[in-house]
Amino acid sequence: MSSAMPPFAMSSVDRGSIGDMLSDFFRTLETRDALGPTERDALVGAVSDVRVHPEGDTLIRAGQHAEHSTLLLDGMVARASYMAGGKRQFVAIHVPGDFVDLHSLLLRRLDHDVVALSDVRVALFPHAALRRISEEHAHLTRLLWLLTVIDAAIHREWTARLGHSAAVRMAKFLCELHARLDLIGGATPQGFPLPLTQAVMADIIGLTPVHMNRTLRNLRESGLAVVRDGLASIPDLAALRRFADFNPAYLYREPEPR
Amino acid sequence: MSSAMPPFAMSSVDRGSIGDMLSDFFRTLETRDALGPTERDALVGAVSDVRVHPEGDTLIRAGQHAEHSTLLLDGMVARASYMAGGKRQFVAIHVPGDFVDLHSLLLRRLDHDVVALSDVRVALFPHAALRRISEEHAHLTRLLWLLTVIDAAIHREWTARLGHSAAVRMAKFLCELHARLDLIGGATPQGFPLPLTQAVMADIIGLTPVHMNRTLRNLRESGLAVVRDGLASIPDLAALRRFADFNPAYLYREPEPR
DNA sequence: CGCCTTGTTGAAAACACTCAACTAGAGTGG
DNA sequence: CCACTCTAGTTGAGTGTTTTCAACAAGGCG
Repeated sequence: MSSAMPPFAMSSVDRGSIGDMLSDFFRTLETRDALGPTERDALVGAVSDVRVHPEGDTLIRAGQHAEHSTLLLDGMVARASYMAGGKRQFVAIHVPGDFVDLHSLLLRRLDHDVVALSDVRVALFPHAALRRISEEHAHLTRLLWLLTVIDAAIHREWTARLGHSAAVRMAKFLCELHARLDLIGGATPQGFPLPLTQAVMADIIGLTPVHMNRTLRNLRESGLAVVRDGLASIPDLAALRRFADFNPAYLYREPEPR
Repeated sequence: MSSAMPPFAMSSVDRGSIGDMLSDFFRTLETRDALGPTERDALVGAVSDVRVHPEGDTLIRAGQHAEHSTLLLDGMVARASYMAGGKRQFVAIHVPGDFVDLHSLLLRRLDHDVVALSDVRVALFPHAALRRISEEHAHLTRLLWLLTVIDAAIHREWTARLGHSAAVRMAKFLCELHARLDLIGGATPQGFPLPLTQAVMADIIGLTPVHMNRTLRNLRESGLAVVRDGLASIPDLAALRRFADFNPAYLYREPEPR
């Protein structure tokens, strides 16, 4: 998984195991609505490639014409917007089971980069295959559409975070990531892995690295959360959520007919 | 259009004029892809009601079960998120031709309020009718899907705005609104109507009203924009865009096959 | 070992917020 | 007609948060 290693294309013998690889994705979908076996097969059949990328790789560049959408299987990726002056702001962060750029099916070119925050493994869905799904599977299409509008709901929450202090913003982020990881079994009530540098977290929250450091100390000293050594420890989740005024409703984690 | 007047339900004789009322909406769609006559008819046929609301009305409340989606015909509405302490943050603002809550078709209940920033007229699309479109018109469904992902792209831009000074944030907002109004013929290179109080603009940008006032004075004195009496005057649009580092690519205003 | 990245802390400056006061105009009722 | 009230906008002064600039410690890795 070194930086020099080229993206690895799936061999045909792996086809049978794609369903396993998509388990987090299926869980993400079924959290929102039931998935039929035909729909499951259609999704498995739409995967063209599985690839790995090392931490730091830019998987997709803003403005590039997109021919496929990317599902995250393992690791973390972020979507990055670069401003005049080279400053970077992350506009989204993704965990396994998330479609990173399903919206590129409609947009054709993205308004942001996609970068690997850790070593990652992704599955590629060619737009031709997704368009076929949109022609033949109306309900599944609505489920995919749903994923993009939940993505937008998370964007809204990030926008609304703007009005709060650094500590509350960071607490909100920890609560959100905890809830999203919990959905795929990646968190316990006591915490979750968070293999990000303070500089990266600063670009997520919209702070300078220096102030992110002070904010983390602040959270640590108030006993709300300890972020250290690639781990977020949460002594009292309810207390953290109270402090962050966190309401997970915007993640739409309940099944409804769509 | 008084506050006491109940929402006005369309009489059947108005049916023929719905196509006219949707002209801004059709323009919004056709900016992104060609629309067939069958698709146009399907959209016209999906409208159940036309209603008016006075300024200040809350059209939709967060958490309410939604039975229809709302298209803005005239006026301006915003989507509002309320925080602990009663502080309000707008997470989106809409101009005629925008679907305000197309995403409620998938989400079923919204994570934000929708409030009228002026007297408004809206068209209602029952979810049953939209779901029928999603079963029978795959291409039109992708166009509607596209509208929601452009909405998300605007959310991302608002999130990325976070890292800038108050003056740049406001300048970015003015550039965006200018570009969006221009699409439906609602702006000239010299400016556009902006019937919002400074308090409302403060809730959009994420500032206190006092600081919004100073920021507007700042923009005025640097000759970049004069916001006054419900009007945004822009002496030199290119200069404002340079100052704001504004790139309208995220609005996806070019037609592409979808 | 030297070099790089990451994390940490201090001090000063910049930015935005709060509190407070005051103006101007629209609308109301005596 | 005028006083009253309300909202919107404006300005000043003081406070608090976040940034900037700078320096340094700890650890990984060539």
